[in-house]
Amino acid sequence: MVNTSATSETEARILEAATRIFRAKGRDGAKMQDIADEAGINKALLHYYFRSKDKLFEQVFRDSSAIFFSRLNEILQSDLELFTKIRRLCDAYITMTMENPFIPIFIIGEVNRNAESFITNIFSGNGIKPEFKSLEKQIAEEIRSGRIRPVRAEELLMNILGLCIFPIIAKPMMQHNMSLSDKEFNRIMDDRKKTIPAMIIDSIKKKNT
Amino acid sequence: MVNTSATSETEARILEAATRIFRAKGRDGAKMQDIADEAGINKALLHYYFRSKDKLFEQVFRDSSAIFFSRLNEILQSDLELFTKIRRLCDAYITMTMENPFIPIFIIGEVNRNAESFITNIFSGNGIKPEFKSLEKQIAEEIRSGRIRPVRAEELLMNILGLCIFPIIAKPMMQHNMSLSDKEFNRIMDDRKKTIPAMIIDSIKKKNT
DNA sequence: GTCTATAATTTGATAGAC
DNA sequence: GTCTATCAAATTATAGAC
Repeated sequence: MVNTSATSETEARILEAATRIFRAKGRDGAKMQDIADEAGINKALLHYYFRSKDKLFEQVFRDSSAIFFSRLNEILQSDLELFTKIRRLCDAYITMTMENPFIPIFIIGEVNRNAESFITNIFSGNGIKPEFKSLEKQIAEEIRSGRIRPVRAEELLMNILGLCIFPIIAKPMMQHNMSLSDKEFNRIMDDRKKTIPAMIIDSIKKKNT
Repeated sequence: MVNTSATSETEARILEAATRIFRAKGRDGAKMQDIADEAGINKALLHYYFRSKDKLFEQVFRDSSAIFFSRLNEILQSDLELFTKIRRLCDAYITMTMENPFIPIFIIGEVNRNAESFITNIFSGNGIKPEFKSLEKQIAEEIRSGRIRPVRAEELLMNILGLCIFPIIAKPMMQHNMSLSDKEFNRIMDDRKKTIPAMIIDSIKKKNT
């Protein structure tokens, strides 16, 4: 489930437990004892495998980021036709975030808490940074061909991410404010897999013939 | 700046300091000593004015939420024409979030960490809950008059909030991934005060004559 | 490798002088 | 009201047996 390049079975168990606890409680809220309990071992072993809480956290954070961005990169770098790519991105992001809402919440919170070091040390790692040069190029071609109106790749991605991810990470507020049951919320998000790409595509498509 | 109904000058200083520290580091990351230092006093005084860290946090959280939602309510409940209301909401949210990005980050993080109790105890308080019944009614009328296509008020609000707020709370990632300077990022967000409402209005306006 | 026991540190909270 | 000094509890980290 969770990405682990762990060698031993115990190490993998620890990483999975730590991931769940850190995602749920954040870096400071998570206690080593919680993680040990979740993994079914004792605290001493945590320190045996990972030197400190900081090291363990860094590993979990790096893995979580990698999962989240690698799927995005896969689609971004594919040679799908632009509109299809947009539909795939929306579907993938809604599905991924619904299944694991803590990942973006966690990343946003921690990155904002420690912007300089995290961004530099962790995101600059291997392949985590979304490569969206190919999307820029693709968009430039579609603009030249006259199929879509001039639009920045940055804006397009901001729109996709905001529309797909935000309602899910703000779900408790959304549900409370709008009096939505879990079932209703899920249905709305499922609808959005279609309505969001439709809205985005419509906003960039050339209207006149 | 920060909302305080504090009676004494010191109490106000503490609340402002606590707000800054809690917003920056979260509930668990913030230490009472940090807050005391920020306020230029000592820990004992914190306990003299507020019984415990929990009480202090609750006060700060409640105030932060109130600031953020009261402005939304103001616009939501106004009798502005629908499209104008949408433009105002987008402008207000981008401006507010740019000035104080920690508020939504903070709210999202803490609410998700403690959904049941916070939602119930704090949001159910006084006037914090966005009253969007009036928006629902307004939309229903516009649909009946045939000016816009059938659309759910929930979706409209999700779109506005996601498009306006998400890029800002994910700013460090956005800037890193898209290689944007502060100046470029600010210019893009300023543009979005116009492009977002245009996109949203276009998506709900009846196309045929 | 895994455990128990314990050290070392951090931190929320209080006592008591001024 | 504000401070210094200190306690008590929680929590990270390590020592050492098996």
